[in-house]
Amino acid sequence: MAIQKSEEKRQKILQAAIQLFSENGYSKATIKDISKEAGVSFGTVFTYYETKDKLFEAAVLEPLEEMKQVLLSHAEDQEDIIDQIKETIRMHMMYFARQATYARMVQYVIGQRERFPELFDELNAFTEDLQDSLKPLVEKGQEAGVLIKLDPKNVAITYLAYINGVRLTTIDDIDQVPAWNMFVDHAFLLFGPKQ
Amino acid sequence: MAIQKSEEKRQKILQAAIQLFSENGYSKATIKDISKEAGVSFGTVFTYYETKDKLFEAAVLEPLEEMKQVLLSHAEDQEDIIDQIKETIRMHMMYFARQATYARMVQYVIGQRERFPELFDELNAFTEDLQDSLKPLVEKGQEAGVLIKLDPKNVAITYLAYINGVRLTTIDDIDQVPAWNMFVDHAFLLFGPKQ
Amino acid sequence: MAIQKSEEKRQKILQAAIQLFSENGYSKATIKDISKEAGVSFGTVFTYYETKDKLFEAAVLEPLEEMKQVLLSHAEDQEDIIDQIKETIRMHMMYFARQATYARMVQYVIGQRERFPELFDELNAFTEDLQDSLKPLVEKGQEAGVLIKLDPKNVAITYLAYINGVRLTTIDDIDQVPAWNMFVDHAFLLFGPKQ
Amino acid sequence: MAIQKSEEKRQKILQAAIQLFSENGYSKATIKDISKEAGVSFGTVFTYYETKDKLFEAAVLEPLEEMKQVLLSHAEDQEDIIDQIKETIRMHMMYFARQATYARMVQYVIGQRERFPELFDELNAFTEDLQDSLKPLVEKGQEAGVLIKLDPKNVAITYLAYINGVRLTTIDDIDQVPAWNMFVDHAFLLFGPKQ
DNA sequence: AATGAATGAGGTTTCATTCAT
DNA sequence: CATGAATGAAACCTCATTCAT
Repeated sequence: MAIQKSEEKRQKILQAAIQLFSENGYSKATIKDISKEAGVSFGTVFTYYETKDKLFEAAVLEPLEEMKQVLLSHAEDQEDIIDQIKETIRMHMMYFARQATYARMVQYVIGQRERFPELFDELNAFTEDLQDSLKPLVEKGQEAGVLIKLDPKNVAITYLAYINGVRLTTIDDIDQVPAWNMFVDHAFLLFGPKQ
Repeated sequence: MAIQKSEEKRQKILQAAIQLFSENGYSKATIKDISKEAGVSFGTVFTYYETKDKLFEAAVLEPLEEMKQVLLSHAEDQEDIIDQIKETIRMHMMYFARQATYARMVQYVIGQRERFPELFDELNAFTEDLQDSLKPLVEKGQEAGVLIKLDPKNVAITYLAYINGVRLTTIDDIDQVPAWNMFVDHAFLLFGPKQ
Repeated sequence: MAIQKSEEKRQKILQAAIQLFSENGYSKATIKDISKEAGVSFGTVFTYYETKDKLFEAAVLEPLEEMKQVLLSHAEDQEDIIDQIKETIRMHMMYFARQATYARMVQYVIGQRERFPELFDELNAFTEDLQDSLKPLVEKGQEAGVLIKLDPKNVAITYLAYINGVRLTTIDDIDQVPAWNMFVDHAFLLFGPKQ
Repeated sequence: MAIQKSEEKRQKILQAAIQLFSENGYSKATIKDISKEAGVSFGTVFTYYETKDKLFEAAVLEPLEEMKQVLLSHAEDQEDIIDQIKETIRMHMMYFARQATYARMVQYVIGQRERFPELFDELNAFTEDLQDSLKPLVEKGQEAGVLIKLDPKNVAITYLAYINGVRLTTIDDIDQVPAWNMFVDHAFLLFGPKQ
């Protein structure tokens, strides 16, 4: 089983790493545990990732691209701006529900910004992109008169905080759709709907 | 006097522990670092806390009492229910701003619930108390006709998630009062004010 | 057995290190072996020497001072210059015989100069001092007409090479005095005695 | 043809091994480094040498045959015994200058005789052959009355030590012929020329 | 024959804990 | 009480060796 590093094996290791890093933190998650979880031998981890540090970095940054694609896009096929915002929120929420483990990794890094400054900066840069991407939605809603006047930037900031808080405080259960619906509805309040 | 002196030293160690545990996590924060930060010798830490585990536990649980007192109380001297809710939010926010370091400890434990199950349970029990404590405020507002009808439990849950999210995603700067005001105003949206 | 690092223990570790480094080389000599040889626990080695590198450095440099004192001094209480040179050679030889183990460390470093450049430079600087220290002896002998005319620097260089070669190629046996006498007599030939 | 090709590759690996073993010692010289230096792949080294041990052994023993041929022969075409001895010394010296890297391997093994006992014995046996081969030259010189009376065995021993010492302490520069001439002239002193 | 991915033994180093002073 | 030297378990990482391709 030589000749060529397998992308499949690399992925298994990465997923095991995300799992254990997010559950136990950087130090408690040992390479040995990760290798066992990934179903490979101890040394094989080092065939794919030079050091534990590099593996952690990859566990934070590699899934970030997909996260960006999901979170920076908004629902387009809605006529009503309110529906569009709600649908966008729903997409975000669903991503967090499905990628619960990765979301915890992100929060772990955000929570220890002094320890992982480069990674934190990378994640932080993304939150600013996210704020920018939400701004036009908010403005459109305000222009349409269905949202009260609030600074769009502040709406974005608090909405983002809310999503993170939900992820942090909620016990994972992707199948509890009603709960997710509730979180979507309440998130919408942060956009300042007139009622 | 001897006891007084000792209690002072115990507090220094505890504060240093909270500081370093929250910045670096459990494993990266070494007893040696904590002792240095506390200005005591290495062995002295063990005079006050039997093991590292016990010290961590203390760092999580000892400040919890004060947190409970602040967060479970609501402003009483307001006639208007809206003012009362807003003032309560403000009190919560201020506590989080001032006890930023401890708040991060709490989030660290919540983020790694598999690793610290007993501590997590303790913190989680508190969140349910908090939900219960908020409920009457929400109901009062809804009865007064100034809040739209929402399940008071859900309001509490999402409000709590919001507070945690703010704490997690916001760079510490206790003196930036305007920012805190903004967070208070937006938090109020989650209560469903009619507008 | 705390309170204060013991100089005695430090010496035991250092001697064990010199022993094993010189017999097995840097990599094969493990800290575990060294600690066993020194009669201390594994971790104790690190109480006295931060890293294996530092221990190796100490094993090379700490005994160097004594070596300098012996090798840079020459016999003073001889009237005859020939006797003085011979006595000096004898002193050198005896030092090498007694400090056989350390001498092998020195040769190990000299033999791997690319690997230990700083240590090599330190040792090399010493050989130049040694050349300088021998020069007056040679000149005195030549002026007295008992030595043939040779460049004193070359005499020193070749003499030093000879001593190292003897150390390298000879099986240790400090008690075989006759052998050492022979090596002294032949070393004297390198000074170019008239006969 | 296939065999020819293979032998060439085998030689490249062996030369790379001698180079790296002599610069870095056994443990620090990794198979990977050697393979890179030899311009072959990692696994190919094992095609030609079963284990690292065997490769090291080969690096010590294979060039020994050539060394024997050069060092055990003496210049024959000289009428004068003094010229014959000097020419022999010169031949030895030139071999050491040219095969500097291999000479360091030999010294590495000699310096760690406890670690490589079989190899050491092999090299040591050779030094005894060398002593035997020098004996008649010395005797001839003594009989001719141009060398003082010294035990020929001791002359051989010290001469050999000298050569090794020169090799050990001298920075390589094969082109500095004057230096080599100097070393040859001084080596001759060890044979006890009358002057 | 040549390659390099897979493996795990063994190395250095860190660090919580013990305990003599 | 306070201290820090002593200890060894357990972490990360390297690297010789095996073997499928």
